Amino acid sequence: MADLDVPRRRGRGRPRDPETDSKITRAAAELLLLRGFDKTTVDEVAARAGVGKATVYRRWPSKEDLAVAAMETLYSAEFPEPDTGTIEGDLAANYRSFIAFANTDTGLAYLRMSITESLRDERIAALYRSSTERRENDARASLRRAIERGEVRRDADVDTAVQYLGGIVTARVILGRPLPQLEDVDTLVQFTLRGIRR
Amino acid sequence: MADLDVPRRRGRGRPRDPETDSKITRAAAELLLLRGFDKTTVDEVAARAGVGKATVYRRWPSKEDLAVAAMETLYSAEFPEPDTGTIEGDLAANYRSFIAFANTDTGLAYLRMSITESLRDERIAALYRSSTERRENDARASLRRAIERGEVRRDADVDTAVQYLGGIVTARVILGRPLPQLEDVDTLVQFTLRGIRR
DNA sequence: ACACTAACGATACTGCTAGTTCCGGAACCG
DNA sequence: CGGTTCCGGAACTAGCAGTATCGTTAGTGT
Repeated sequence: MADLDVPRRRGRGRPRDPETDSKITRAAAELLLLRGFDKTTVDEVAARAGVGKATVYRRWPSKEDLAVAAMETLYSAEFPEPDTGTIEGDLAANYRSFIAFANTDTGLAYLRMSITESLRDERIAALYRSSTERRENDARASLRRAIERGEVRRDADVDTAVQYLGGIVTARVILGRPLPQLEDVDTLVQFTLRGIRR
Repeated sequence: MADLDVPRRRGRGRPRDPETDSKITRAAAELLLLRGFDKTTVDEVAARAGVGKATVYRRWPSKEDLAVAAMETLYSAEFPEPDTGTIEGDLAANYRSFIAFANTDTGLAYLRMSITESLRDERIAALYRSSTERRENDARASLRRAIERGEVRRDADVDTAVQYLGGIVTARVILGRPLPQLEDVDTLVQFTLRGIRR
């Protein structure tokens, strides 16, 4: 989203410091996760990044564009697609990486921030949706493989099963309840599977 | 929360218009549900209520106090505690009234607003928590009766079962996905029960 | 070398939004 | 009536997004 206005004639004048972009997005992300969009000011972001405000606005046309760019850098957390051979193993591996993420300071702040701002800004909502869908797609793929193997009933509602596991985390983040821990993963997965096993 | 500063000597001076309080909280609630806290201005609330801004601030010391008072008036939605004799019946009745609520314009807006602002304001979080807990307590009571009757395993994780059903709605509100409908209730309840039946 | 150009940090400035307070007048009590 | 509180509208104010300017700096191209 940055560099929309690439200069016509490259190579003339002082080049942009290649590290400045990431210094700014990192500072923005930290403040956004800490305080949310409305309570984060561009002045603060610039100060924390150690740059002038003009340097920020040379890269992104508005605070909102900056916020989206900053969230994009966080959003890239990778979840491996597991294929352990059993549906318990796959689902547990998938869920375990999510639970581990949600139990870090950054992960929890990311979820809180995304949930709050999703209802305010459509682009942030799209980012959150797509990070959620990526994770869910892996789980769905595992479930479909399990159906082929005969572990899971053919008429199982795959979408619902997947959303159960994610929904419980979402709901607890909002309510400020303690999140599921790694040692709870197997129990929750078993619980969910019981509904759709053959 | 209003009238913290009740005048020492009542009956002196011009009395407050008894309808003004509710006119203001109603206007505030409408705008809060429509736009959320940050995008709602006290000017708008006063204009919509047909009063001056000073009249608002005579009653609540800050915009945040007003918002809490406005949410309190909405929070009183009642859900009947069902006791149909079977666990399917109880859970379905409980969930059905929640799904019906979530599928109204006001209900959906209430959930969206509560979810967003819960992470911003602890008092609104407390309101949302207590409306959620009231509903969950009913479901938990049903499940405990079912355990006594022998319909449900004694070691069933009652809390988790209850949170599954609520969590799926929460997650879908945030992601902007279509909510479960009344005709989906039985399926979802059956799905959940399969995990904990004897 | 040297002129040219764009980026840089700092700072001041502008325009606007929105929370909060002030004011002159009106309503009500005793 | 006199004192008190309420009322709506207007004024005040702080904060902040976004822009402009300045002296400086790090490159490019000849």
